[in-house]
Formats: sequence, structure tokens, C-alpha cells
Amino acid sequence: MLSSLPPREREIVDILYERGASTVTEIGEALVDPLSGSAIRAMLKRLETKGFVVREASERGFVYAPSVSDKTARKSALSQVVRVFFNGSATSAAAALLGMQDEMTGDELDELEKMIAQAREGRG
Amino acid sequence: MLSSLPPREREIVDILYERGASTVTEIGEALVDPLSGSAIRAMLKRLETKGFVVREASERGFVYAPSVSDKTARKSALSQVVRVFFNGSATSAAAALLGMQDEMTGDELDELEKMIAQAREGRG
DNA sequence: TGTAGCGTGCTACATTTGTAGCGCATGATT
DNA sequence: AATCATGCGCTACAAATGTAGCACGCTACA
Repeated sequence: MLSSLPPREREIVDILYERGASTVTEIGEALVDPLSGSAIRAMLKRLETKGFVVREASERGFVYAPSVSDKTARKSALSQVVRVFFNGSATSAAAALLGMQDEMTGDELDELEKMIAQAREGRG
Repeated sequence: MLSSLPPREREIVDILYERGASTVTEIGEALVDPLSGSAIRAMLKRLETKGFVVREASERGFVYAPSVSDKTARKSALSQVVRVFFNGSATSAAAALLGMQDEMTGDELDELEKMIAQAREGRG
């Protein structure tokens, strides 16, 4: 799991999920407090060894990407937060999301309502 | 931030958030793969030094608790997930939560709708 | 064709983590 | 009082992490 990664490595895979496959240079730019290229490459190598990222050649040079699908990682991250901070209640978590008002527009609220309706149907 | 902690320390503060203030023994029981008491204490000491946990005396002996409020930590954890995995969209995150059907009952969906209504009012 | 600049991948090393063992209190047991 | 069990916090040390420096190969271009 991602949560078993040391901070700096974790930071890098986060960036990879955030921006998709990236070059070392791009990762460097995305890093809040910078890091030498070789340092980043060393991280990536370890990450690769551990099986968390894969490396592919592209026109841009080598790009690195997470090996675990977004979907899976998302779900896992969410479950984790729900368990640790919301006592296992997805509802509470959703409520907290709603509470982050500035993060959500009126339109988005509409959308959410639709999704709730769908969820209801999905359960019958 | 919590995400700057090494895996094992992170695991321990997670437990602390999950179960509230706990003794070393309780932490040991909550750990998936166990750890000697002294190892746990060493972790806690580091965590204390870094300012992530506080130690208080209680009838049960020393109990350890996160120094950052649940509320703050929750918000921070959620923001993190939203940013990394949902492209900054809290709505998408909420949708994913809805998708985890087994995690949410019909009643909870009702509740969520109410909360959406409230969120609307809160914004005017 | 020399040389300046990138991107790359070592290797090396300081620091931090992860973990166990020891010895000290304190409180219960006989 | 002698013994035993707990909980505690050092200290120590192996392993992992965080980071930099060096040397190489490939452009590009003066």
C-alpha cells in the first residue's frame, strides 16, 4: 500500500497520480521543496524496485507512472481516510466534503443530488 | 503534516485518531503486525518530539493522543485525497464515496441529502 | 571538432527509522 | 521480605531513506 512508503517517496507517487506520467524534470518542478535530479531518480528507482511505479520511454524521454491504477488507488485512499478519521462512516466523510464549502459550487451540489438518486436506484 | 511521517509512525498516529487517546498496550493490540512495547514507546517519543502526539497521565497510565485536532486532521487528509486523486474536485470524491455502496446505507443517503440542502442554505 | 549542456544512472554517505535489550521503578503475591 | 509481573525509558544498532557528486553518452552549435 501507498501508506507504507516513506514521506519523500510518497510525495513522488502522489505527484504521479496528480499529473499522470511525468518526466524527472516535471516531477522536480512539481515538488514543493526541490530536489536534485539524481535524488529524484534514485527515489524513482527504489519505487520501481518496490513495484509502485513503472518507467516507459516516450518522445519526452523516460516517463514514470504509478503501477497501481488510479481507480484502485483512489478507493484505497478513500477507505483509509474513512476508517481512520470518520469511524468507518462514508457518510460522515461525504458530509465533511460538503463542509468544505469553498471547494464545492452550487452546480456541484446539484450533481451530487443526482448521484444520490442514482445510488438509490442502484440499490433498489 | 501527517503525510511527512515515516510509515510506522504514521501507522501509530492513525491508530491514535482511530481510537482516541491510547496506552502503549492498546496501541500494540491495534497494530496489525505487532511490535515490542519498547519499540512503540520509542516511536511515540519521536512523535512527541516532532510535536505530533502529546502524552498525558491518566488512571490507565500514560495515554498518548494526537496533538492536532481531529477536525483539522480530517480536513487536511480529505484535501490531500481530493487534490491527489480527484483533481481537486470534492464532488468527484463524494461521488466515489457514494460508489462504495456497501459502505453506505439507505438512511445514510437520506442524511446526505439533508446535508446537501443545508449546504445550499449555508451559501444562500 | 571542441565544448557546453542535458538527462541518466551509478556510488557513497549522513541521517532517520525500525526494533530489541537492559535496568529501573512500582505494585501485587506469597 | 523475597519474588514476580508490568510499564517505563534509556541506549544501541541494523536497515532504510534522503541527498549529493561524479562520470558517461548524446545533442547542438560555435
